[in-house]
Amino acid sequence: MMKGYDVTKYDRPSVALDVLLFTIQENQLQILLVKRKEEPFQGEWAFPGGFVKMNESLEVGAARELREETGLKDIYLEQLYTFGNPKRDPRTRVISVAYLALAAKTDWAIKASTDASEAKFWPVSKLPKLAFDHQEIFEYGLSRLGSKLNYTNIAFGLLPDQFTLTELQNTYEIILNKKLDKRNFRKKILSTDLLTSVGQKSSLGAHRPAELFRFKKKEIEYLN
Amino acid sequence: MMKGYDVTKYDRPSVALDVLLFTIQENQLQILLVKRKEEPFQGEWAFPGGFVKMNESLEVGAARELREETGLKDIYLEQLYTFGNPKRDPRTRVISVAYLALAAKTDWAIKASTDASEAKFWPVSKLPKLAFDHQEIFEYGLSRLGSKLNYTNIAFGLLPDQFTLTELQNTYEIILNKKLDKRNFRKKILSTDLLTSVGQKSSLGAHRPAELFRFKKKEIEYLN
DNA sequence: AAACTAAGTGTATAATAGACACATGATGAA
DNA sequence: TTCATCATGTGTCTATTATACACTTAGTTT
Repeated sequence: MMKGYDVTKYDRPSVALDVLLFTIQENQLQILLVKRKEEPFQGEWAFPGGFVKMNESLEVGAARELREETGLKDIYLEQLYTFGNPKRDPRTRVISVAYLALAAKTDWAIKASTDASEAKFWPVSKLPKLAFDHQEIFEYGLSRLGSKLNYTNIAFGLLPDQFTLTELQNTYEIILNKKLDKRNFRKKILSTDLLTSVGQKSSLGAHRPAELFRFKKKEIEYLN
Repeated sequence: MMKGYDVTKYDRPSVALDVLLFTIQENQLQILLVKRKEEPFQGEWAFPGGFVKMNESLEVGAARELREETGLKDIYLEQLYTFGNPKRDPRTRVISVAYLALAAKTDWAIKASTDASEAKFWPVSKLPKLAFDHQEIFEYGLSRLGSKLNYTNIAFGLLPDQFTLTELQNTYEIILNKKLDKRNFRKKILSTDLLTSVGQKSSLGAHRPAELFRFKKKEIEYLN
């Protein structure tokens, strides 16, 4: 590769970063979209993102874009896929490296109000028409999230520090879009050794309080 | 994203494509490397690749690079990951989209001789020092290949059109780097419904001839 | 004290994974 | 033609994992 070309001599594409920030609110899986102020696709919804800077890595750039857009930091980010269809941006050649990000509801509460007309969460079941090829990117991201639930601890990114097993099960049910058996779910999740118990939780209704758990590690781990 | 910037105003990184072409030869997993003729890393070994053209998609570009380097076409290609550390190329900012490619030994026989001093297959267990961050890219690709064996039909990319179950098992053993039980392997692979029988094979030694099989589909399929 | 509600718990069955050894059918040599 | 050779091809038993399924518990509220 790169047999001594002067790399500056050739046309170069632009490289963008797009971030798919998923969260769970109101018992629904939601994703952050921003309304575009400019052409192309003015007035349409798109993922937050922007161009990569010359001196930052892709992951740092994705984190920066997300922070600029939402104020969120220290959240889970992973590279999803790179979309490079030459016509995906009508202006010029733009290659987009998409990132998957996850936030707990409580993280987001900090910022949810400030910029509401420009950026908001949308339930994934009711998305508006998306700009560029973002519909395709969305579908890829949703599918990745669903499969990673099954063989990693990725759910830690969507839950607060402490949570009940029922809340964890709800997270799985919402993303996988199907009901799970309570006893089997508990047996399986506890057998993974990903969780550790903390104390008791009361409030939250006229019923028996639930035990609180926490993920032992908040970095991604693969089962088996 | 892209709030009406004039995208041509900003510095842009270069975007390269690198292709990890795996094959099996002499009972070993091998990977294609080319010797660099120019700086940087002159004389060192690297993956075949080059810069993406303005009017081709990433996958088409990766296929083109591979064809230019080896003459191979119509082989399995999948995007692996995008490597974007700002210092990964000492000349300038180069973001590399890495692709995983697989070829059967017979495919390669066509070309193996022509350019031998510049491009050759290396057993993955005995790689030379690699240029750029290609060691890291290699490790990522090898790991991806191993895990995809377990939940897809990706082995079709490494085998000729027809093959025996023993040859298929050898492929798995070489990549996973462990022995598998013959009866269990056959039971499992036949239960997937990925294969179909064709006829009988003789030759190849003084022993009972083996049944030949073929993958029903030569596009990637996921189990379950 | 009684009604309400989500939390919490066990067992039986089915499906899957893993360990393990010998007969078969060609080839080739005597 | 017979016999030795050698990779092919095959079945069962056991352990593990996945799935289906219903009642008691411990707080809160009235």
